Amino acid sequence: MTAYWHGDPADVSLNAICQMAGVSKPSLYREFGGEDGLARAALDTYAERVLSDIFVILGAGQGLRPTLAALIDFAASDPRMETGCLFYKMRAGKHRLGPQTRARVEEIDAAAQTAYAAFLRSCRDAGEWPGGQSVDVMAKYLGEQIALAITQRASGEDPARIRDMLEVALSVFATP
Amino acid sequence: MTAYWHGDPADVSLNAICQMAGVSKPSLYREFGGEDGLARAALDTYAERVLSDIFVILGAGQGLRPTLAALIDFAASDPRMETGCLFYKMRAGKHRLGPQTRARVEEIDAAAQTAYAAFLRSCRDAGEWPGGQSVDVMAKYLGEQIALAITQRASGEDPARIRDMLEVALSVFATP
DNA sequence: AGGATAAAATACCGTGCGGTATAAAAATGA
DNA sequence: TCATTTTTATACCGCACGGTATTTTATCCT
Repeated sequence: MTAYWHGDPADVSLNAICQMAGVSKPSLYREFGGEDGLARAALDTYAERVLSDIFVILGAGQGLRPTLAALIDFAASDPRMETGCLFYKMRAGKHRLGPQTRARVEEIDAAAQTAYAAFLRSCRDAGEWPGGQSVDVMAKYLGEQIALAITQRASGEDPARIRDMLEVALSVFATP
Repeated sequence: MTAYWHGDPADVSLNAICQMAGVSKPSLYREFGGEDGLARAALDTYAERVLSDIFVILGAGQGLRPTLAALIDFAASDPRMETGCLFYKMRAGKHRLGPQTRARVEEIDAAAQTAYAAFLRSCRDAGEWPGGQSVDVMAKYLGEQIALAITQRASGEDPARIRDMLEVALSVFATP
């Protein structure tokens, strides 16, 4: 998971992974069934250990401003996002993934979209957000802005600048 | 250029290009010197034929709203962007490029940043935009939103939805 | 202790890559 | 017209990949 996460999933070979992990290739093969199974397992672990934080933030019911602030903190300042997000990296190169991993990516993507939409819907119902655009469009917008910020961190952009841009992007949710 | 543009530059082999172009590999090699030279030449041609449109839009001096509208049209509706943008695709996989191509990507990136900043500066000086954030941050923000929209088109997203999101993103420039 | 068994490491296979040497074909000059 | 030169096409090289067969090592169980 760390190898795929820290580097580019498409550029990390099974040979390299075996060497890093101190494991023989047949062992890896019997455990995961091949590259697709390994990538899928890595993504599963990543979703459980890292992505869950985002779902927790969205579902905490803390209201619009604090939730957005927490999302901005996570994307722009969490040290774990210094090298980007494994999920977004895999999603960006979806066509290179095996069937299991691709299916999992799409599953997570749909779940994230649902969570963002549920969060926005609850804010609109609480009167914290006027909802100029449709909830679905704004949910996708919000998710893509987070993805953009984290992807920029992987490319070594200045975190302060990333935070500035993300705050601009999410200022459209501010109720004057 | 079309092969790199339509597909993923990292997934198009020289063999495939030779077959598509009806050209032998040694001929391609004597003409371009190798994969790096070919990619660089493709990017040069792309910049001249396609990216120039963006610089024209930015430099036309049409004012804030019409220029943003033209950028939105280009990113969300221009049929040439249906399969994404070769420049953004190369930039996303910069670490896989050869030295010449990578240098050209960085050169174009810097030029684009400069053009966006000059455009915003002229709008601020004309009083069309209050300029809450620094021009440099907003120039990068603007460029990344365009990049995001075009990248989403390459992944088959609904163009109408992309336009909606891009309009939301650029609404931060609107003067009430 | 020692033979059956399970696990691990090594060596290997086919494939496609970027890149090049060699052979065939076409163009040139007198 | 025919030898020389230049261009084109074919065949090939080394390499690294994902994946597997074979051999070596370690673990049981009595």
